Amino acid sequence: MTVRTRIAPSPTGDPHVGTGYMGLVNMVLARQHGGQFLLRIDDTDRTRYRAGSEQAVFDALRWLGLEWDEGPDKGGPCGPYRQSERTAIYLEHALMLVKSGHAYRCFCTSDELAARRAEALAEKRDFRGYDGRCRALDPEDAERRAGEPHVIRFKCPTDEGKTVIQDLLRGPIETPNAELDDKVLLKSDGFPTYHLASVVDDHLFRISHIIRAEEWIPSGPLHQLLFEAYGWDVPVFCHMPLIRNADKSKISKRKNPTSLLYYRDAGYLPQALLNFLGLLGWGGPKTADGGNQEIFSVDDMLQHFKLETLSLGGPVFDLAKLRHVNAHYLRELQPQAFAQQVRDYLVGDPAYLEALVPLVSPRMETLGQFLHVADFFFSDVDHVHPDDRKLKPGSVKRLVEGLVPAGVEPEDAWFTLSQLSGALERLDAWTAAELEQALRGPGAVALSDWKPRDLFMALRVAISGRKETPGLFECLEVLGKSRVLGRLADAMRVLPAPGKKRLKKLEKARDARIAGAATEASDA
RNA sequence: GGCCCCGUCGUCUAGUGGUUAGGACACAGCCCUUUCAAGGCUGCGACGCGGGUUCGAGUCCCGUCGGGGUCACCA
Repeated sequence: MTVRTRIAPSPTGDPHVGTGYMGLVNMVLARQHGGQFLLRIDDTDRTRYRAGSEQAVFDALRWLGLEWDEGPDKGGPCGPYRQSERTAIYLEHALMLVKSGHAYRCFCTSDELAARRAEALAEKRDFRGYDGRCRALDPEDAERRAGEPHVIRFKCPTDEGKTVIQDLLRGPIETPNAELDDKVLLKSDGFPTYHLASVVDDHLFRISHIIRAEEWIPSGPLHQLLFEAYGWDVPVFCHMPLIRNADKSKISKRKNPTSLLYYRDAGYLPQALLNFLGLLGWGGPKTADGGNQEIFSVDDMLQHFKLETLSLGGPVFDLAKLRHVNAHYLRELQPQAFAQQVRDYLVGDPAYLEALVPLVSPRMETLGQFLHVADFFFSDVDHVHPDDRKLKPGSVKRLVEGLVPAGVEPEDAWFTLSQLSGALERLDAWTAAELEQALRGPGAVALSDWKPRDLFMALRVAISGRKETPGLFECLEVLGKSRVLGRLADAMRVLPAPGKKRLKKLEKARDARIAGAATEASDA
């Protein structure tokens, strides 16, 4: 059997470090066995689709050096590799299951379902997932109504038994069938859900090992059942531990930079990031003194990596360690290569340099002043007050001026910055005019109850570390989304996050502001 | 809450019945040094808890506690 693995990112946002992690492991396993590593784009949710996101995935993976053998941009024998281009295949396969009695048409609407769930909740009845109502429909009636809007659901076993999947790392994982419910396979818009599309594609692409994150374990039984309903061989399942924040929760952009592009733009070397990712769950080749060789290349991994020996505890994404690994690779570079890296990093993108000229040139009298005016376009920002930067890690430090407005609690500033970050994250448009419109517009009311000048100063300081900069919105545009979001996250890390209670209160106040803005709008 | 996954220093990990429980990051001290880094040396620091099994348990079993994930016409 040829080993064929895949990653299947969704183009819904920035390429994620988790995608890089899964990509590394999947690629290494495929290469170790002389097999193929494929890239599939899971874009079946057109409501969350983000233009440009797919290209960003390509860029990020290629930057890391994770090259795929088959994929949307390079084709292959099993194409197309973009799920939105395969809808006819999914429809056909969904119908196959209806015909064989493994699936059925369901005419319940989302609203009806929500109402029934609420009703069940009120009566303290158990109603999770779907109650199976449309199972009772006469198949012939259902066929006659096929023109009406409906979904196709999978018929899960209802007996007292268990469905068990074999996990490469965890052994058998049993789930009582009572826990299963009839999941949607084909949505009313004609697109498949992840479950249908991925099972069908994994089969059609002859994927031998499904290596994916632990969060997929609960849908393992459904996928297993689907493979079986089709009479297909079930691939090897392997659920990798989830990368965690410092507090052990699933890694999130609120608490960590999660975009691969952030690491590229922040000046990390791809081989360093790959090395660091390889450390998670594995640790590197064993050394004679009983330790691990922690600095290793992908070639080293190809030689020594053993998927079966992975450590299952969710590893914390430790930026300090990443920095250490990166520092190692940086120092290893020959002066010429190092200089080239610096050149690429600073001026490798002429468009970036040229874009900031209009912002800085009016503020300069000699070229020697360039870095005084433009430093933050090229350099990380430290949000701690300069006098306190040498203080011990645990000690309370003063922050750079302007990040927290006078009279505002640091926890509340954290919250405002998080709102700001969320709002910017959701923006597709990123020109100065659009940014200004978004941040001054009615939607911005929800961000905080601060005076605009305080809000904009906090944002300015967060992205630049200074109180005086070229125009804020122009700076945001030129810096670009990933740098801005990264710096906002950096700023939030030096601020204390509010506790649960405080957070609830802040959210309530925000919701009140939103509601207030809405009524004001309707009055006018 | 139901179901499921996981549990060695603060963090990443080594360890598969007998080890002074090893290495790395971080942290502290010392050395080197005009400064700051880097580098070298030293130190701090862990088997969540309780029962078994065994001559012997971090390693096996049970329980418990803790953490996490998941419960959508999102992936």
